[in-house]
Amino acid sequence: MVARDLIGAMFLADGAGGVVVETEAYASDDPASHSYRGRTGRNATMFGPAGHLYVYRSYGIHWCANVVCGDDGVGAAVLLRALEPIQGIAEMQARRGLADIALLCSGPGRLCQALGITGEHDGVPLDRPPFELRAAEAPPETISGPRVGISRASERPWRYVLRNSLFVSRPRPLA
DNA sequence: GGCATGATGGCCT
DNA sequence: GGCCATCATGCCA
Repeated sequence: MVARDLIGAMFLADGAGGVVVETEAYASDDPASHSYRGRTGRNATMFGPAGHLYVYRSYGIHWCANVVCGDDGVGAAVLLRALEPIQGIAEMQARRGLADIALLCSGPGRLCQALGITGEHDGVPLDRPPFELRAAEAPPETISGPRVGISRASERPWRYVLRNSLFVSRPRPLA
């Protein structure tokens, strides 16, 4: 599953970013997925080719970034929930107005703010500038568990985190 | 055309 | 721990 493969990958936006430590999968037949009720204006990107970025606004305030992983017309994506800051940390701290590294990218909205990702990045490919996505060199130790932050079908164990990472969005996400 | 809701985060008590 | 900001989307009338 792509959600697990993304754990440990290096994700950079314009030179700022780090290692993916938390993801959550959303399938097309998933009641919690934006693609569940079919293709609409907002989620059109989810139905596009894999390897692109799907960005949407949450609660009118925050941005959330997904990696499209289904093929054309499928409507599947993986939400990037947290990164471990590695590169461009000063830039991310400035954008977040926050010094604490552990909180820089520990959540979907925070991650987008730190990397400067907004709705204008919706639909852009991740394999060329300003973005860079590099798979993990060695399979990291991951844990899966129930998803969080949603009101439907949250019991599907499609949330993945890097074991013992201090940079995930919840203190004790999983055992 | 109008209303309810959300894959969140920050600041309050 | 609880409440609130703030708006695009989606569904209903």
